[in-house]
Amino acid sequence: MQSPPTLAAHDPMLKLENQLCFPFYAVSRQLTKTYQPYLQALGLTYPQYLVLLLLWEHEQLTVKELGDRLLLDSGTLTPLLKRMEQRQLLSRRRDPRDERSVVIGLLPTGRALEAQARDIPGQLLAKAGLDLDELAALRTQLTQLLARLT
Amino acid sequence: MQSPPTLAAHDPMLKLENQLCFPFYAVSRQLTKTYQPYLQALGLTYPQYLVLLLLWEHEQLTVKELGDRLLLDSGTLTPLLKRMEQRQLLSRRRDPRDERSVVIGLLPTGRALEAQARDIPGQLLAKAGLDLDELAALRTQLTQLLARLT
DNA sequence: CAATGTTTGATTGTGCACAATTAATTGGGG
DNA sequence: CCCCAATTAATTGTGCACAATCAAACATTG
Repeated sequence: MQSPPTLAAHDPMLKLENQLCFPFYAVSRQLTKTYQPYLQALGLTYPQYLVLLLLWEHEQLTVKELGDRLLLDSGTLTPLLKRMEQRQLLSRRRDPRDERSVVIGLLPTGRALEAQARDIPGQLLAKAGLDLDELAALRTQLTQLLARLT
Repeated sequence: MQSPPTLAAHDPMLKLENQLCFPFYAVSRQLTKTYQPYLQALGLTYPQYLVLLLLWEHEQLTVKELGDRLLLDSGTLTPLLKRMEQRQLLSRRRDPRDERSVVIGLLPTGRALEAQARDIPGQLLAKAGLDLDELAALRTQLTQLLARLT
């Protein structure tokens, strides 16, 4: 009687609203858009911001280490890092002890963005309407799911 | 004493592991990779699969309606739909009653993929290690977050 | 009906994202 | 020492993703 307005029987598992992945896909893109105005003020894209988060903490990392932490491969990172190198945010050089590795180092211009980025996380949490407890709980679930998928 | 191996004081809010967005970003990409072998068997990408999910349910939708439901704009959808049109999965034509609108219609080739896709959601849930209750709870949280962001 | 503003897709340009391939380098094992 | 498998980036090609712009069609108002 109160069936949906479809003409034929339709497998409910194949409805968009019942998909597992779509909410993650949509939330991820919406979150990136939410970051965008803050990052645009720093001239950064979201993946570039992630690279800087790691460099602010570690100062030097190889392309491989960045890829392992961000789950991105060199086909994504190499051109992204070259663009950031052109802006003097970071340096790229071969490791003399292993010429296969490329070491990415934070430059002063990149370090200077750290201060300007300091209040971005807080503003994002406010926009998302999450308090720190909810955030921690959600992050735990997502991290567990991520571990099961990788 | 047990401080991390950083040289200077570092704002913990700017550590990657404490970010809100990164787990969503990473999980979303990992989920897409998890779908990939199943979708590759149908010759589909993940966004193309989402379009078909909607068309399997609704048969006909305008580009605008697809964009509203998937939160994608025409710059993403137009070339994607043209590729699917070339494969005879769907048709694209102007609405005679409003020539601004483009109506996307499911073609038999696209309908035929529905049967082949039927067990994808179940296999994905198994791989993610989620049961239906966990899934429903997670989806509720994500949908609420999405509503707050849009 | 004419002027005006709105809606809708398409186009353009930039930047990810990743599979597949290539190339250089390294570290062993014989 | 030399061959050989493994490691690491870079390259290439395809396909999203989105901002900005444009153009066509429609709706509304006077």
